[in-house]
Amino acid sequence: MSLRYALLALLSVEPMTGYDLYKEFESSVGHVWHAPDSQIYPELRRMEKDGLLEGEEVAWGQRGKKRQYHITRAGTEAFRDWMNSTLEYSRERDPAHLKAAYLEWAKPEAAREQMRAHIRHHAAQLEQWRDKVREIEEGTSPMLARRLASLPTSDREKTTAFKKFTYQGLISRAEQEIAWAQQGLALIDELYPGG
Amino acid sequence: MSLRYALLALLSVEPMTGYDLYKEFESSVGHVWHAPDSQIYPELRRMEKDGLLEGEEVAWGQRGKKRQYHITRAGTEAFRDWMNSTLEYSRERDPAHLKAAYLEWAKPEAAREQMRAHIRHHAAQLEQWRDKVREIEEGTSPMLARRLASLPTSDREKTTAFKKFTYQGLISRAEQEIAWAQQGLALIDELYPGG
DNA sequence: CTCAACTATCTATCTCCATAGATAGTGTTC
DNA sequence: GAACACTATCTATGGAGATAGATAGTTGAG
Repeated sequence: MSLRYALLALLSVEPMTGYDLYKEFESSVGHVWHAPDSQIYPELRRMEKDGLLEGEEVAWGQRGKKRQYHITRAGTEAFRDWMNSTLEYSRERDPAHLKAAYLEWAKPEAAREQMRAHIRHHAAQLEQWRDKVREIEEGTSPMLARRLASLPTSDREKTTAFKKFTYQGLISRAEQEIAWAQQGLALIDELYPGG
Repeated sequence: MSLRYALLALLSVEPMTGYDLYKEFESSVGHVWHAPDSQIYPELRRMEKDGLLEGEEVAWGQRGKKRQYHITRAGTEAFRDWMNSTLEYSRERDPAHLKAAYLEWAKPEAAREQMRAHIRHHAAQLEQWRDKVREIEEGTSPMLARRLASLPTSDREKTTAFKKFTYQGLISRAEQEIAWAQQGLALIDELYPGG
């Protein structure tokens, strides 16, 4: 159900087409939330049916057209309600740690490769998030600039502060995961002294 | 697909019924992997069909019976193959951080409550994982004891070391999440001085 | 002009998972 | 011996998400 709110969050800044939203999920926002277009388009139609959005045909070139959605008052309310409700935390399902718990089954080199993959994955995320923080600090994010422009001055501080806070949390998490996997590599070396 | 390997991991220690496995997922193992019984029973049947397990009717009381599964050679191989392959990391989907990024939409008290819920959730996990580490150190986990008993002495060190390593990673993560949410609470206080 | 890359949207299928509820036997307790 | 909690297994339904592929128009590069 969070996809719906991720979409509302983006549409609260400005009207967008399904493709615009898909692009956002592929790039910047995609590092907090991801969705394929095949999930986005039907969800937008459902949201329109539910009165959260309104779609409008827009000309695109000579013969082309696209459907641009803007958030309705009901959509804004639904998003605000979601923001004011407390999130349910769901059960754990963590393949990386599941595997780590049984690493004695793997060949040492496979175990090391698993740890390196963990590091690579989180290092890539880390880089993305550090970029995001830099963008926020330097004001070079067009999306954030547009959002800020639509807000009264008094609210801009909060908006940037919460964004920075979010990405800093993700940075800490990535750093922690990398440190853990590095300990893993050290442990493997220790347990398999021969190689 | 990880459910299958979580089941193989447990069944590599000793034969179990679907209900035994369900109980494991509800308690200890459930903090790394969770699955409802309605997912476990069909998966066990599929695994038997695929030759990874063999099921056997076992008497239970006078008229009752249950189906106990034991892992086959092919099942052991499949698990070992999985352990020797490198995990694919899937895209992010993180409702807590999605919400955090838009916390300016929430009332201050709702924002605080969200952070407190985050702390509660991870504090509960933290406690579980600290218990697990304690169990490993003191050798009071029956499941681990049985696993160790089935292993040559030379392998026991690795098994306990990787388990401890796994849980310590989860502990660090939980601590990090709690620290982050506490920073969130401080930030909210700072941004909303009135209360 | 043409080709490739991109924009734009849609459908189909499959797995995974959550939720709910049905059924039936066991073991303990009052 | 009735009630209750627990063991044991199963089915149904629906949402979420991954993957793949179809269709069609646009734009820019060579």
